[in-house]
Amino acid sequence: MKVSDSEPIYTIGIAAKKLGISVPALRVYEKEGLIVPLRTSTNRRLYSLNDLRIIETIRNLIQRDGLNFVGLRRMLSFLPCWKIKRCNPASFDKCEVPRIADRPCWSSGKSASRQCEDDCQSCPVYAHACHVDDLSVYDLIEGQNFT
DNA sequence: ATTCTGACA
DNA sequence: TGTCAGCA
Repeated sequence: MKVSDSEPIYTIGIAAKKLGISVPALRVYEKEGLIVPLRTSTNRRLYSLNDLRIIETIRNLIQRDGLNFVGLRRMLSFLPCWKIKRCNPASFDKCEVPRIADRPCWSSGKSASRQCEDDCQSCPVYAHACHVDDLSVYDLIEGQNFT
């Protein structure tokens, strides 16, 4: 993934236009904890190309597959963060996030005992959110498998 | 002109 | 989801 993909450059108006989605809808997706666009110093939202991909995936899951927000949060919480972030087995055993999460880490606040980057935009787990509807995300990382 | 939050048909 | 108010 290129650095520019996570570069926050689109205002909510531009993002809505490019996606063919209403501005209010984009705000709802955020309030429901599905996306985390960057905020400027004046509290304006800025979306990256990757944010747009995630939103497109979310829209498909809602309109095509009929999922609701609860189902989407659950699905997003299933992203294999321990694989994406290459967590060592020891820390993974002690980490409770992957087992009890009912919402993606980027909407769980910073309370969870876990090393996080400064912002979710630069987080590799968030970057993979656009692939939640692609089962290959679950076994492509370093040949590790669930067995 | 554009976006923000909160409230509501 | 959409829209309107009152701001920044």
